[in-house]
Amino acid sequence: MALDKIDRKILTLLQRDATMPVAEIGRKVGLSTTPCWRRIQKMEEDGIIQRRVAVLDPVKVNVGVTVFVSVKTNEHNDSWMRKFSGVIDEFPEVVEFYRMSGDVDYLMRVVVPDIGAYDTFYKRLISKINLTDVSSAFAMGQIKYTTALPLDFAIISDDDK
Amino acid sequence: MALDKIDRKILTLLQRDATMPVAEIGRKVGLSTTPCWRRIQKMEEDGIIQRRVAVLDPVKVNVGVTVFVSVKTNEHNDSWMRKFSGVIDEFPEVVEFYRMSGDVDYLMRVVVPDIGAYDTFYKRLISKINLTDVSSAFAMGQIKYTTALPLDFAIISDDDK
DNA sequence: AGTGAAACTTCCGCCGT
DNA sequence: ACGGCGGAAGTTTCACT
Repeated sequence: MALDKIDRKILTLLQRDATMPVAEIGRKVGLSTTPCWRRIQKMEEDGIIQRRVAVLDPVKVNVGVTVFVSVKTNEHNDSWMRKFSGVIDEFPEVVEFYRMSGDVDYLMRVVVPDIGAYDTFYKRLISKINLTDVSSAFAMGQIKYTTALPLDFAIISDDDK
Repeated sequence: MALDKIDRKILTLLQRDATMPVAEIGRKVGLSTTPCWRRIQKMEEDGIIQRRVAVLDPVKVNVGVTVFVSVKTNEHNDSWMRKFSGVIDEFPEVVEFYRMSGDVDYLMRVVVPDIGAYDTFYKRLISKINLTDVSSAFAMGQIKYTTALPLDFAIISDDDK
């Protein structure tokens, strides 16, 4: 699963624009079409490339407001977590969900059109599962958002300087 | 910029899998290739579809740890924000960055391999810009992450039931 | 592992409804 | 706006170095 310099270049390009033809990617990384195609294929099989998706403009689809919701709970067992997780899966407004260390137990990012819609979401959420301590923090604006992960930390194959 | 039922179906499919051929999308939404292709084209021109990207597995590219970094500041002017924003842009580890309301002024999501790498990031960050009050919260696990935005709130065209 | 080209699939503009 | 057709372009396999 080690990636060499060329693999990382390919991934950098695909993280920016997944519509780029394999031939052009090959040209940019100094490879002809076939080996470049095989590398991409392999990274898909290995699950390094999970999927290719369309990224939409949040404002234009009317979910310009992000709310971070922190949850504290007394239920620290695995089955409760799974139940919670199942409930969250039913809410497409929740786009990210993390189990945290520290004083907050769970953190989620919720996208909605406005404060009113958030209130509706909140009521629907607490009706589905009992949550003791919930606090919401509203984002006034998204300054940076990228799906591109940094590749500087990826395991580098030995024979690659 | 109003979207009808078919447009929303198309977007749902493309948010899941952007490699799906236009002919197949058309079939699924009850349209032939050409009009379906034209709708997608239009939504790209309108900027509703921003881009198509490859989504990578964070663990497999060695950035399995997410840290949420909260920043409070005394500098509440626009030029300072722009400077901060410029600094953040230089850090690929910061994948999301929000201006917040409430007691925290800024919130960012940072992805790194481990705590040690976060410490390195943190030192590099504070060396670039003076930050008074910074606090970090570590995620123990990502339970849900999707790039797909909910389309239930999108503006619906009048002649669409 | 790399190249080149052939076979197949998909895209995308043109024209008609 | 929707649909069909056809050339252009991209993808994927194959034979060879």
